[in-house]
Amino acid sequence: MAYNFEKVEKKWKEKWEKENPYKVDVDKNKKKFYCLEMLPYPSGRIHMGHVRNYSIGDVVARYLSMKGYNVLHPMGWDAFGLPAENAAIKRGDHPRVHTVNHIEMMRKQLKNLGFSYDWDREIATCFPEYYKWNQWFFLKMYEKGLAYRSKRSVNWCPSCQTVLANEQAEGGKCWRCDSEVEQKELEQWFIRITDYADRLLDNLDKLEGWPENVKEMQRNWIGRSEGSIVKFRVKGLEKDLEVFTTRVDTIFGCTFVCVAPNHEIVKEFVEKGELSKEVQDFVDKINKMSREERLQTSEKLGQFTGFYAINPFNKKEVPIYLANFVLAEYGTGAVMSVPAHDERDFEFAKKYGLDIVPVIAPEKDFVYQGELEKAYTEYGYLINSGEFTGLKTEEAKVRMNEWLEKEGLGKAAITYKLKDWGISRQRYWGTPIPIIYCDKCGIVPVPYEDLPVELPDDVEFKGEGGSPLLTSKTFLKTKCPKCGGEAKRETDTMDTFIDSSWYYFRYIDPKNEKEPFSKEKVEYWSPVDLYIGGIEHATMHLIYTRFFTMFMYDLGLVPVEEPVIRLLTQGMVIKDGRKMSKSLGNVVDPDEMIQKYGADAVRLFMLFAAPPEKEIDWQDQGAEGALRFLTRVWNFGEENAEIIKSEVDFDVNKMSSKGKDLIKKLHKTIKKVSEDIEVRIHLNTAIASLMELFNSLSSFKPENDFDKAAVRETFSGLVKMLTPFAPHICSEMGEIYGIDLNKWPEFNKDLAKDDTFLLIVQVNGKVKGRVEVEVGIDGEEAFSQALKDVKVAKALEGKSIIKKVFIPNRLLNIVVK
RNA sequence: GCGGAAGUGGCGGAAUUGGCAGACGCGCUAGACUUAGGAUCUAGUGUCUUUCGGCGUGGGGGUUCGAGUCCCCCCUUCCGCACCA
Repeated sequence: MAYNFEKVEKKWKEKWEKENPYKVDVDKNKKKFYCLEMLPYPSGRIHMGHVRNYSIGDVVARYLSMKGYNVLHPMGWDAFGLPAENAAIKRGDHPRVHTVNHIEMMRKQLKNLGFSYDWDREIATCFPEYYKWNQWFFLKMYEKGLAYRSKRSVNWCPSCQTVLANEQAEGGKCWRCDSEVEQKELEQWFIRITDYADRLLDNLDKLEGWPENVKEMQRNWIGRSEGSIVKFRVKGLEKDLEVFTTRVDTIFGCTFVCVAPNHEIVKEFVEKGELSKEVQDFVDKINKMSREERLQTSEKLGQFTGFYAINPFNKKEVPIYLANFVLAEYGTGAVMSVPAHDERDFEFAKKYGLDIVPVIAPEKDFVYQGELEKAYTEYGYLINSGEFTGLKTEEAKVRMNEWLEKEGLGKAAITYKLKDWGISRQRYWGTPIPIIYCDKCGIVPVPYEDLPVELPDDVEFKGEGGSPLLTSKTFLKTKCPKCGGEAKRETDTMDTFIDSSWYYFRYIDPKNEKEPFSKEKVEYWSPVDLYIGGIEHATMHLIYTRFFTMFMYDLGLVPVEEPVIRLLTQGMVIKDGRKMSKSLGNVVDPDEMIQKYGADAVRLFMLFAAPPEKEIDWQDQGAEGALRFLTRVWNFGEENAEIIKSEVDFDVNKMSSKGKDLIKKLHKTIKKVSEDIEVRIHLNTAIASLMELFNSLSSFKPENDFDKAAVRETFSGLVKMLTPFAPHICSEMGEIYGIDLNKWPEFNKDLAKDDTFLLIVQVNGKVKGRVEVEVGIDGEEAFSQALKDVKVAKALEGKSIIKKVFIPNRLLNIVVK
């Protein structure tokens, strides 16, 4: 009977649905392995990227459980987020109903692919049983002083009277009404992740199982920079302007100071200055540009403020400029400009006719002649620098920092690009921040015993007038937990990155009502041994999640500081050389592929086409090829059923030499496939070796009765090894031929051993012949064997041998003249 | 500009430690079976050359008995960061 993938896959899908055979529990007698894949957002449909991500994880999980590990392999839903709320605004569905429907559809799709999840552990972050613990962690952070309120500007639509997410404000226009988006300052909640910046950075060196590019991206993101903060007195304002610099050694060459147009002090320049109008116009001009526009403008734009600052080192008065290239959010938002030794300052000075004073020289007695043609940015020796003249850059920095500290005019300082994590979202579909505002008591955290603060249902989704939570009669008004008086709830909800920062700990104990997870279970299962997901999460998610784990570690909740031992970032699935997108019309639908080729073939090709880290250009023909391979294995079983089921003793010594070779190939393949899955996670080469093994098997003809055992063993080994890749067809064959798929075939070193090998014979480094010789022969013997090869003999004719290079069990190179 | 990764047949890719370049698959060619083939099976498939034999892993140089692999220079592509003081 021809292989009918539809029927076979349906049968096993139903069986697994009924039995949940991948259910696991703590078992201290077994070695654990935690295999985790990034949880999907319930968009309603899975895409090929999910198929790839989860197929990789499934192979590793199934392989290791066959190897006897206790494998935790869970799945869940990153279920909060903006799209559900947008749908509510557009179509009036409640986000919960919308999300739950989507989850239903996608769960079905995942089950169609036959992934070995323990579905009893499924979580969805949008249910109070889960987000209660987000609130719990928030309160813990608040207690530790890690959560605080501060102002930050948000995108604001003046017509809808509401806050917009960046993706709702693309191109500076409101997504609903097309109005011009404004920036507005709002009080919001922040998490002091910068307290952990050094730890997040330093630990990266310990993450040996993480790809270098991800670690490098995180280093850039954290952006640690060592330097100095220097106070410049502002004349006429009776206050200090702090600048951050990494080159304090150049400070004697500072000829002006630049501040960001949105720096706090600018207000005072406008109020008290003579150039108010010019300054205000410049600020307006810069503010009109979006952040992207600002960053793309490479032209230096500046405006003199009319004010002067005093350089604390040489007491020189230098003009203060507003400059478009100075960012308020980095360092102190103000810089000392040394045009002689900084390219940007040089360009700026040239444009606005400011002084250029060199203070660093490449050599000790170097004298600058004439005008500088470009900035000298290298380290060197200080010149024209008062008491510091003659010092080298490195030493000058140290001494000048000491001087600053002594004089109270500054200090050595470290800045980061990493900013505190703003978690407030003015949205409904997220975790309510558990805070109450009382007129008498101020900010009061919701007591732990009152958690969860649940999302109310009596809300309206209008898309205007602020968060839908403001429209709820039951939510907003409450009693102050401290004084019992009238109070209001916080209506901001949390960034969804909070949800995904600790979810893998919740999988460990998903139904716990008393605590986020039990300590005992976490001690057994954590950390995550393998985490698989897209590179797009290299910074945000993977930094937040590392931070959360450190925080939980500090609270004594988890035994590890770092959550993930090994990280695998899989490549994208593209089509026709381009990213799949609706507008290009090149989207490949997983369901359609499964219908055409079956889940097993889709999975197999997905893993075969390229190593996991690389991109895959999806080809239907490739899936067809995978199905062809599976069908050939199936047909081989049917054609050789009698041999496969025969009970001949397994005795290699009685097999024909070809039979022995087949067994040898089997054991070499076991070793190769095991290593490819476990060590390298190069599943494409694992599959290639399985295909090779099958090619050997299908061309083998038993020469005696004992050879039948070779066929039987090889076939059952092949089916076992293929199971993690194509579980449906293998389960069916396992049942038909009585193959135990719960066990990975055991590698036998003796059976894999060669007694002869193919000696490569080179003459002057070029391959001239190949001779089959016994393993372990020495160089002289190899040489005499090599001479038997006609081509080799010919190549040596009339030449004198200079030397012979012999690599045991591999190669002989004869060097001649 | 800075940092990272990569460049191998018509295509996806393999070569894990410096030792047979092109495993495995797709595609293609020929043949078999067939009423038929976009099914299946068999054989072939880097390139030049009639053969012998050359040449060949982006280009150029080097180290070595031997280089896809190591070193230097250059080119190209992709990714990340990017006026970060």
